[in-house]
Amino acid sequence: MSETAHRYTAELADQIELAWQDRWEESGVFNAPNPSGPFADPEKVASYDGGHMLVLDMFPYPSGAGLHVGHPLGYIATDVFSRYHRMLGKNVLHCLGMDAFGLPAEQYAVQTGQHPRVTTEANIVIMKRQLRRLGLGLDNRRAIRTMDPEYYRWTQWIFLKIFNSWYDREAVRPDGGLGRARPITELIADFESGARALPDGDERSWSDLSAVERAEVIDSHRLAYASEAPVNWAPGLGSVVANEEVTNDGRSERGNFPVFKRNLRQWMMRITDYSDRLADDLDRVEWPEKVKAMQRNWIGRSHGARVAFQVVGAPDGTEPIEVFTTRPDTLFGATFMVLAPEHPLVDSLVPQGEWPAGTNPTWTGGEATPEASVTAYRLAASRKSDVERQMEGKDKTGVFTGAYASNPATGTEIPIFIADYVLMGYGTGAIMAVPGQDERDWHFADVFDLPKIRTVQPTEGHPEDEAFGGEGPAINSANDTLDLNGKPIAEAKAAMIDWLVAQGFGEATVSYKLRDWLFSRQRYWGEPFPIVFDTDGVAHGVPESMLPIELPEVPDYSPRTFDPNDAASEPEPPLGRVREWVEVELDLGDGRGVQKYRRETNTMPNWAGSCWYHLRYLDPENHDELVSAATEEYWVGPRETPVAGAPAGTRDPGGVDLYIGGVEHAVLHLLYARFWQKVLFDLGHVSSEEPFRTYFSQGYIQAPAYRDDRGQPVEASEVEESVGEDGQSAFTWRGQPVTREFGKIGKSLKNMVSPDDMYAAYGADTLRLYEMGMGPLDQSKPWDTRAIVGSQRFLQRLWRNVVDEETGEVRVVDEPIDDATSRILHRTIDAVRRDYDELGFNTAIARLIEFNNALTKLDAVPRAAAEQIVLMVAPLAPHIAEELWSRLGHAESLTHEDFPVADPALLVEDSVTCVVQIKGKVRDRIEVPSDISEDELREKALALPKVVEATAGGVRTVIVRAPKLVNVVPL
RNA sequence: GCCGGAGUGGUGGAACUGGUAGACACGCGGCACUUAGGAUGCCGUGCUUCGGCGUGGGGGUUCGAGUCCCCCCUCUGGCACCA
Repeated sequence: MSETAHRYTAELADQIELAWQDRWEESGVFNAPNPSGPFADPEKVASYDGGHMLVLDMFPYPSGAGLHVGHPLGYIATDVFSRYHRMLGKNVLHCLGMDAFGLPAEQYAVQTGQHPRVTTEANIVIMKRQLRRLGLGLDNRRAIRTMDPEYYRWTQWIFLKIFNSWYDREAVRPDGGLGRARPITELIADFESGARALPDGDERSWSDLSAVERAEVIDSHRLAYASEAPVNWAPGLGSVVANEEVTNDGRSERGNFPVFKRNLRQWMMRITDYSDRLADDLDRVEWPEKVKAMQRNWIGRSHGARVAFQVVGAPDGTEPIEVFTTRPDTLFGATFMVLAPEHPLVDSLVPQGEWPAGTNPTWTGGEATPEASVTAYRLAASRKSDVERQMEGKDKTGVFTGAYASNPATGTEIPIFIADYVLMGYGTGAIMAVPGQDERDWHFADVFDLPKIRTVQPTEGHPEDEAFGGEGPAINSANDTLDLNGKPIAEAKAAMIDWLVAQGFGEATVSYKLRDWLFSRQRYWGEPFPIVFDTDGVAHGVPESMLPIELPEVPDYSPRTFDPNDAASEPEPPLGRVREWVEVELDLGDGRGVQKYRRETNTMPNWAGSCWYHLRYLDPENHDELVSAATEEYWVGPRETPVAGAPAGTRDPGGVDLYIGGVEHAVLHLLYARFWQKVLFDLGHVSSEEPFRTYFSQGYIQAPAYRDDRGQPVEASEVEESVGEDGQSAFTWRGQPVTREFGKIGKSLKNMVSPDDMYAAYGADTLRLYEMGMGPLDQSKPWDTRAIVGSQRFLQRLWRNVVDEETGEVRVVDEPIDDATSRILHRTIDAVRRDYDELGFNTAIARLIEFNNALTKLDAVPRAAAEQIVLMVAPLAPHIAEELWSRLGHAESLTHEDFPVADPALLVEDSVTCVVQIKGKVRDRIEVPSDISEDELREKALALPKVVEATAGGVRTVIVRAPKLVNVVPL
């Protein structure tokens, strides 16, 4: 240590890093100016010749456990990218807020009585320290927190906008498409003027309706509405949750409690009105295909037809049974129908009295009459939870209703069943069953001995006893007025739909899996709804002037929770206990004067705050608007050119230029945020149609975890590794052998690795470099603490190339860069730029190491070379780069220095190594001038002794790819 | 079951439109400097019976395949009775 007092050690890194972090903070060098408003600096904005860029991360929830080394991965990546683009002359905005509402703080509050705000603020302090130590170049003036009233005031404001609007399917959008949100006042005006008729053929005029009746009509159009509907109720959690938050084994994502379908009055968001736009606009953004696919899948748009089936023997005017099918071409093969047990038409279908003559005994469920059978089946089905339904797998159950319908294509009478494999929530809740082409229907037909008619010719070798879902010509599909036989599926579908329309039996239609978004939660720690109910139970939005509706203090933070399996329990939100807050007298400014109201006691889900935070970052000090129009348009307005890979003719939707976060939010946050953005766009509050024009999902860092012989995780930091005689690693914990696996970092696997430890042992720059060097950003990869030293060694060599370790003096020389080094330098610049552009940080680091190693081999490093590598390293390891830059004699931070530019003339080599292959195998190499002609190269290659030897019998062909390759093929 | 993604040295990973497989790093081995080194520097490191063989396995296209096509295996993500 004594002889190398100025070595780049962890201690020195610590000093340098803390010093530069202070300097950055004091100078506000990462503060990005706005064109107008509170952070306005129009001159500075105009001074950026490279334009502007908004780079964001999915913001963190401040957990009590602090960060682990997996968390910063995305933040480092966005920081490197941002710093690089600042050096390209752009006004880069990179900032990070806190997703401060959430369940953990509330659960802690329930246990300890400590206010969630206190817990959350304490956690934020810890997290901010850890993040600051990482050296992120953030605009800290914009570090918004969702729990602050000044923030959630605008969350509530957006809710009011959504509540006060409706989706007009006929309205024309600026892009010419149909359908957009409009203020609810315009709908009311239409009703008042009579321009719009009342629903359900009600012929009264608007003024004839009572206030409650009007509210009912209006509420049925609102984009946010309270309704009594089947929702996911988790008694153990004490709250309802959204469809997206239910795992596929029927449990709540939070807390893993059983979830039951219950009819409860809850707030919903009419996201289904946006199904098409949410699906279509995925083409306009640059996202991982995987995530787009997940969203498309979740929206679940399928094109098909509605077909009406008349019930046989029903009195005139009886409603037909409507089915949805994606395969109208198979209608000739529909041999029975199935309704969901809850289908509203079931009651009217079931005939009184005995089973029809000749009813197959297996269809009756063992009951004496259709009515008894249907009642019993429906009861059994209603008692089954989703989990139980799933456990039954594909075993088909059901009963005959006793009624028949007429197949419109064939006129055949087909039996109508109810069965729980048909879901009320999708399509029309009724299907035409086509066993020939549908596996599920085939199974059902097997169980109930129903006929099967193939209407598509199966491919050869297709098993006789299976449905055929593949492509083929139609068969058995003709009647007096329609002949589909021989047509391929697509053609047959179109022909059938035309026929159905002509005959009045049906029409083409589209069905979606997406359901409306359940938006209320029975929790304390969330945004209160800006909603009050009058004495008639009608919901009113409070005037904007009353915002924010602040979260009141409560004696008890917990919702009432129940036995997790008590499906019959009722939610009870904590806010309901604060009577003086709930019961208010207000003048809503609607002309009714002061009235008695009850406040909504549910709170908004955690997603609310994160649906729009990307907008608030832009203008966080604006107290008059969510974001000013000019500022919004400057940062996220549509760009001239669409994103890469967009279909021809696409208009850019605008949005965040780079958004990085975990793929676990693919159908939650990322879908909800898109929905809110589109509503705000429709209502004219933003110019961008998408929140995130480019989204990148980073992989996870997995850390080794160890289990003992009982399978219990043991503390990973206490495990010792030894290499056995067979060369394989063995692991022991307190003397006992344990097995290693790689998994998510956290408490449950006892494999926590804290960035604090890495700062102490190596410094932040080394940690940053290691995390960025591990591999492609989108891949998950294993953490290996002992490999970090490689990153440290690189920085030490870089340091040593500039600073004398013994004296601390700068040791670069003021001499020109020699030609060979210059060529390496420019090739490095070229490659590093390309890598940085594409988030290829791992390969950029490899190039920088190579160049640095080349400098190490020189007797002395020319100043210009040192400066160039320092600038190139700066985005990745900003502290050491700033320190070296300053020691090299620059007074200013390098934040806005120009990134090195490669000279194209220096990218081409004078001579290159040419590979000489014989029959495709490398046999020799020759140095040739890089501008060698094909003929000359061919001659040179053919003259080589090895080639002469191999071609003694003659030459068949010679492939020349000058200057790098010659392939000789002998006869 | 359906739809994606991925299989490259002991390890993490490189390889632009088909054209020198294994960049860079860890680990490992050797040497130097050292009282010592787990510091630093330098050298080596896919396997090999030294003919060759090598990018999960098998076939194909091509002068030439990690890269393109077909079949199969394994791992992994999402959806899951969605009509």
